[in-house]
Amino acid sequence: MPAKIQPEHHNASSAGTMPGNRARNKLLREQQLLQLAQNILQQDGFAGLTMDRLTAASEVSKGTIYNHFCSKEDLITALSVDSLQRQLLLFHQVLALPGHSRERALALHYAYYRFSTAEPTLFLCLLSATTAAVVEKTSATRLAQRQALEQQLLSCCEQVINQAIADKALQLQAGRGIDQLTYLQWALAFGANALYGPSQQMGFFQGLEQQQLMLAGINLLLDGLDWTPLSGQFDYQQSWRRIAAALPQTQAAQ
Amino acid sequence: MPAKIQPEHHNASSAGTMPGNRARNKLLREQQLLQLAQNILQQDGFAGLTMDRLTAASEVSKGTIYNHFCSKEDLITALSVDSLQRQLLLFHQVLALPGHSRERALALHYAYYRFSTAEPTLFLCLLSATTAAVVEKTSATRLAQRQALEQQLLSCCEQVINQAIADKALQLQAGRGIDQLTYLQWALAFGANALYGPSQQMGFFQGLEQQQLMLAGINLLLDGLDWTPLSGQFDYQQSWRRIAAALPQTQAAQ
DNA sequence: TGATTATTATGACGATTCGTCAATTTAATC
DNA sequence: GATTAAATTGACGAATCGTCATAATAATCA
Repeated sequence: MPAKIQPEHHNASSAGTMPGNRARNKLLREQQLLQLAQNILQQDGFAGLTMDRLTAASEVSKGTIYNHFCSKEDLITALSVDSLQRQLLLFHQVLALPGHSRERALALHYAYYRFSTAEPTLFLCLLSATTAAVVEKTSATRLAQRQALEQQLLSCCEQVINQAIADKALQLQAGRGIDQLTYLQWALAFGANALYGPSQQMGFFQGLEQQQLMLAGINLLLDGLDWTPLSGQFDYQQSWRRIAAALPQTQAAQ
Repeated sequence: MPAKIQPEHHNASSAGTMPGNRARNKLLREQQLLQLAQNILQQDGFAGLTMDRLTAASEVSKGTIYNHFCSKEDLITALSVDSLQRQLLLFHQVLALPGHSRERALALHYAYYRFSTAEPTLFLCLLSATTAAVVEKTSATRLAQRQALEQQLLSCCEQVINQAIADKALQLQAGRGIDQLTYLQWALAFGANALYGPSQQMGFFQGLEQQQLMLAGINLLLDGLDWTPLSGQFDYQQSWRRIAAALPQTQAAQ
């Protein structure tokens, strides 16, 4: 198959001298459409999300919707981009909190956890958006958007690790890079959230109190890295609660 | 929605006194159909897997196929059951190898890793099969099959932990149960494999050598649990290689 | 302002795929 | 060999995706 390129559906940025009115409206409507799509998704799940249904819910026609999203998959990716933006916002919020480097790492874990539980639907969206079937039918610009956001999220993580090294709270062993540390932590966070989280994935771990467990896992990992202060010397439960309290509370995702 | 129950499509086990010929044939054909479905999946991805296509590839008609799988989603779940069986087989194989308890835990991690890389398509299947959209349209018997297999996999993990406790290689801290240890390890393994693994999920961690990294992560976690011998006192790279060599080699995924 | 051109919106339509079911073939039983 | 039970078939209806000729709207120019 000769890798059919998805049409671009000229977004705001392109043709230079638009009087600006059109472009603004277009962006606005795109936001509205995404919001409608999310409502449908939360109400009736993935199976319920239909282009015709979205058309009915909106005030425009199907053709117009296809002017914004070149396929249903492109819409999914657009939702995932939206999710990543929220996630990044959370990251920035918790990074603005005071605390030493390891507390900030913990804060990122908390933000990730918070997002996955507060917005289980969007978390699922992020997963599906990485599927080959979806990627293949997504426009190049949107894929680029997602990649850029992923990069920014990673930057947040690396920034914390760099701070830890600068503060001498953490020492990199030979052959172990910042990217590896990021990877391991991300894997643990992702796995823990995905396994427990939305739509009772992997139904077998249900009775456990996830927050305590995640904190324990993070502590094991970071203690293993000798990231000071170690969990024996510091009350990270307290930190966790403080971070939780500092974030604008959501209505406890069910 | 009043939770529509999926029809059962009387499998082998049901009505007692069948002359056995029919039932055997039915099971056989089911295996063949699953194999065909896997071929299609590996060749053309999820988008390519169509009931009509499967019909064409097989030598029976669509109606007959729907006699085996009450929906496309039921087929997906059937594939995931198949995957879990293979995974369980791998677990049993590595558990038959010699070694102390921590090496056996490592062996399970290796088996999981091996499966996810050798059969990326099936690994994906396992993921999608946990999706609400799929579960809702899957027959009850097949769901039960999957649950039973999951339970068996968990048993393997718990068995290793129990052995470790019996051998005094590991001591459970207060308030930390075997299920929690299993959960943490599973989360790390799942996350690491899903992030890196099939269909370049989460494309941002590409350049790393996954095996070294996984081993490092596992060691951090198990060292944190004080599971002896600690990674400083034992060459787990050696163990990893030995386990890898002991498994019947697959033709390096892709 | 009125005429011309470029852009955007519309929804009927073709194509694809899922799942069903009345009719038929095949196997089991008497 | 006749009768009954079970399994198979493939044409069909329904749902959904994505397209495109036509219509409406906005921008530009005389």
